Amino acid sequence: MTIFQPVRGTHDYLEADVRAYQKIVRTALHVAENYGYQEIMTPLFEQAQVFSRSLGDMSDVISKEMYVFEDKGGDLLALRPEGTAGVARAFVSNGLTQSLPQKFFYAGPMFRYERPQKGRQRQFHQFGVEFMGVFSPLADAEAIALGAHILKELGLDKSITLKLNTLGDLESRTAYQTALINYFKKYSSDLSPESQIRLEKNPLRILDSKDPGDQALVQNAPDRDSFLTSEAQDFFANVRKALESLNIPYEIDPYLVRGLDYYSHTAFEFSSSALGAQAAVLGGGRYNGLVEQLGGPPTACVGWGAGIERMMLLLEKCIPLPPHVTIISVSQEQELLALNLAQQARAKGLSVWLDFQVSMAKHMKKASKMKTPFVWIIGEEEATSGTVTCRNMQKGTQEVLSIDRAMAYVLRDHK
RNA sequence: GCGGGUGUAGCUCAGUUGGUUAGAGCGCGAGGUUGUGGUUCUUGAGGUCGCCGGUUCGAUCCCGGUCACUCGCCCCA
Repeated sequence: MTIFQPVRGTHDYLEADVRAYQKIVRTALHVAENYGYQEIMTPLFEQAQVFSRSLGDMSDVISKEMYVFEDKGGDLLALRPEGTAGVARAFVSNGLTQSLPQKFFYAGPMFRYERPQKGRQRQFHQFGVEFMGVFSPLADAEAIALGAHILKELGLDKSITLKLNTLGDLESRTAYQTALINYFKKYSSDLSPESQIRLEKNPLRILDSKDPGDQALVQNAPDRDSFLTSEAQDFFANVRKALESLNIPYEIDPYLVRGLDYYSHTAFEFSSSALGAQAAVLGGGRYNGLVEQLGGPPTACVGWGAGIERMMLLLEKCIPLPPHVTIISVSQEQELLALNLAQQARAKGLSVWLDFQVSMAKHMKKASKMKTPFVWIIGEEEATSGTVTCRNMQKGTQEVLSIDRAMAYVLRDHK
């Protein structure tokens, strides 16, 4: 028989992985709810156009990395490569544009056909938020504060820094882009091959090139600030002021650029030095044009997405909670009794481990390995007298107790 | 999509300058007198040395390809 391997870039998540995953998503949802966000679930696949129209045909995510397929009805569909486009589509489809503002939280798998690496998979998981319908620098600041809050709640804030930039409004951005093209065209033969392509596709991207030759040219490139309209400058200044009043530390990175077309104004990224090349953990910005691209009214939005696997790499191992009590029956005759007793205890809110193995020593071994604090042993004598032998595993002591007293004994220890 | 590294037991890794039965630690199973774990002792199971092909009398080891992981580029969370 052939033994199948998982598809390249996909992984099975075993117990410790799932615990870490759930801890991250639950924490994120809990904090987001405190900020008024509601969870939304959108399909894992959409019309391919939902993504190509919103992210831009030229972006690598669309042109190279998207899983696109034709379904049996002949529709061109795509597995979602990110979360924002689907949420924005749902926002329009469901007529929510009539009741603004809206705050959405989402979490789930995303798919990108990329070469796998540490912190990069073909099926990976993100959670994110979208704050739709408000054009205020305070909304940007609140969204960033939410991201920082979640990272802090997970204990990840020490290894992570926040980088901030503005792309300006559309007017600023186009003017700046033109200036960059004019500047870099003069040196196009000195640019790295990648950046020569960027000059055509996305000139802003040359700014964060890692090539030393490119970086030297970037030093003397036109300055972003002089192309910002006064509105864009004010907006950014107010984002910064709000962050400062919230005591959220950040550093300005004029070369921080977002790859997806829908961004304008604020761009930000929380990144960790502990992750190698895939340093970005949580990133996003403002995207005032996207909803319109998807057929809705012009709607101001800000949001971000976060890579769950990258957080899992930073999170220390999550230890499972042991059950409160393990019940062991001495022989098969007491097993049914043990099952009923377990149900009684569970009804009182205790977690109970029960397995149906043959040897008692094996049961004990399992109990001590799980670090169960208490074991109840039921043999013939206990069964007839309605008692259990209650063993305290840490102390190594045990006594025969009535079922009620044994229950109370364990409950007292846990409350 | 491009370049470098790695691939031996469930896990972490030794090893063979190409030669007969491939090792350790952890983990797992059994036992140390029939109702008691965490320590210890004894013992057992488990590997087509990633896969396919080539060179060779002979390959886990050399060569080629392939797959996976990993590091960097690209891109991005």
